[in-house]
Amino acid sequence: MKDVASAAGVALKTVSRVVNGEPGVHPATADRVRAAIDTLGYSRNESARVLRRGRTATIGLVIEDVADPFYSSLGRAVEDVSASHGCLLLSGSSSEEPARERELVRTFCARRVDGLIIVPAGADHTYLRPELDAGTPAVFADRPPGPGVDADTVLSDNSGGAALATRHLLAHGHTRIAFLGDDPAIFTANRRLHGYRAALGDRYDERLVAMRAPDLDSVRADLRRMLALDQPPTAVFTGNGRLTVTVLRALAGQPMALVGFDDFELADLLVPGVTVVAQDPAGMGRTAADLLFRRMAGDTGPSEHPLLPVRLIPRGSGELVL
Amino acid sequence: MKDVASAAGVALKTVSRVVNGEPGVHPATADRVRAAIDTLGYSRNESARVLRRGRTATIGLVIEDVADPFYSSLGRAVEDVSASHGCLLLSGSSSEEPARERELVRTFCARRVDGLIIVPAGADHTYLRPELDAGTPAVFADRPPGPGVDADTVLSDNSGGAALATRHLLAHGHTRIAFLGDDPAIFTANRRLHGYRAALGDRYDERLVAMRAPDLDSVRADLRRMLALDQPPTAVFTGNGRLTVTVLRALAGQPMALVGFDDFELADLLVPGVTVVAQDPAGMGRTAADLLFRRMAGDTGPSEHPLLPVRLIPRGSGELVL
DNA sequence: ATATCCGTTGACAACGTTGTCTGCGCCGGA
DNA sequence: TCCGGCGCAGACAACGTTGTCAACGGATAT
Repeated sequence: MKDVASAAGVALKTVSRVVNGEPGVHPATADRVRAAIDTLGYSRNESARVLRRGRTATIGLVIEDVADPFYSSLGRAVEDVSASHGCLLLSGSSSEEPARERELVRTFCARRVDGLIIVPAGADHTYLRPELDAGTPAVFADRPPGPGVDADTVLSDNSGGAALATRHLLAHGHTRIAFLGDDPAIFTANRRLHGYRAALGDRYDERLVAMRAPDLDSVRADLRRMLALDQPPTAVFTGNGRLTVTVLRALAGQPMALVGFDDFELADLLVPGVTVVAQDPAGMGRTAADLLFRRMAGDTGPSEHPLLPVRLIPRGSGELVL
Repeated sequence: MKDVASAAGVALKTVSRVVNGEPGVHPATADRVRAAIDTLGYSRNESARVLRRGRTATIGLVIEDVADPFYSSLGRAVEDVSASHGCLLLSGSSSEEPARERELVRTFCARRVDGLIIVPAGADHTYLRPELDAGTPAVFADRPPGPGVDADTVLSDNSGGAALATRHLLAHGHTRIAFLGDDPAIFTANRRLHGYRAALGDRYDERLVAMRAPDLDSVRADLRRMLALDQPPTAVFTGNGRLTVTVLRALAGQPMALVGFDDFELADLLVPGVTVVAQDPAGMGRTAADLLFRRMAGDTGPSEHPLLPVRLIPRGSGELVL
């Protein structure tokens, strides 16, 4: 910038004015400055600008895995909203590890992001208190923050969706409906179990429930165990997209009524098509980002907790009667 | 930091030393400083640090779409390598628009990223020249930079993979093999066409080739047109994962030998399983990131152009004989 | 006793911007 | 003529760090 200024024969401040499109610069002078900028290949040093102005025009996104289709759709929506506000996105994968989540958030905060969108892996977010108090807004998505932290939270209707799936299977004559969910420590897995259980009422049988991280071998073992019961399940409800796919592999073509939580690419091309309860990951990302930018613009109203609807997409697998 | 210093009764520099774990501070003093840091909730301002030191510990990643499975796997691999070097990742989607790609790169450079990994959308990268000259290393992935720019480039063996797929179909008795590829302006689409054509030799028939952005209606129309020929195709080779899925939908169960470029989730669960030429997106991301970090560490050797192997995964659809 | 060295600490400038304030020349109105 | 105002431009400080260099007291060597 100093070089540009001396090349154009003006003061630093004038270059700054031109670069920022501020008024009060004679057009001829501005042209001279722009010419100097072009020849020198100058580009503003954003770090210095941030230091001086205090805003980074960057938001931080912590998700479970940027390569997971659900979270990457969410991330893309956040990116689009962010771009429309002229902000960049720092993103990181927590890999479902609380320590990594915390580390990412800490790093983002040290870089003074203007806001955070977090899909929490851990259950304790009191470490965020200083940042929140310092005025960095945070929005939680997919899962709520741990106790003691009051922040905007965007959730899907997990419990309602699970009940919907379960009732769908009940309506097709199934009464022995297994539930294969993720680790119950995960909020969404827990809520979905809750919805499943509520829909089943006294038909609930804990022997038909298995909750653990999706893993082909253990899912296979769980299914085998359930199928060996006196009254084996005739239908399965899977608690997330990864589990749905794992169960499909474990079944290896063996016919079984199935409804999965989460839609996935190609669910319609399988035979039979896989009936799912679809969330809207892009909608979740958009909602969270819109909320965050409202907060960043100064909205200090009470924290909001929108609940996103889910919808059942019947494709055949849930309508099987065996 | 000033507050911490006065709270601990030391000078700024001493706080800095403690924060950075520099030697030459009396343990007792360090403890006093750390106590002050805790009570005040101080965290280092990374922008100021960057300004002073000149390194941001951030790399920029420009891909086509963070929500695309291929690119998000690549992104995840880049993130992992990056994290192991203590770097954060700024990422953005170009949406296949050269202007957006350029805008993202420009913004990343203004923020003084330490390095760039780019999946180019445009064909002209001379705009990068100033940054490259200024010492910001860039690695291109999946597609090479435009002419006049010499940079490290990590590519898959597109041509070889396409030939592999085509020969696989030839080996199963097909001679009328259609190719549905993406817009020929895209490097990979072009190379794959090249491999297909080379493998076919004089059996090449341009009426069996259609290259355009994947879109269900136009793919359907292309297929219909080809199937109406005197000698219709008995097999299809699709030029990327998106096209494979689109063709599967367009075929709507109609039997057709098929090999697709790019592996995809559930390819093995479809009936018949979809034979593919698989790239290794994570390997591509890792390779590109490793190369970038070597450059960032000062390696100034001639630019490298590793070619990643692809492999054919037979699953049934390519072995159909009709 | 003097010189030297080491461990510890601090003063200061610099990184590249931008906000504030001041200065200059010119015009129009009193 | 004088003054206020306006359009344009520049000087300067500040943002929060870190690298450089100097200073201090005490111990050791000469």
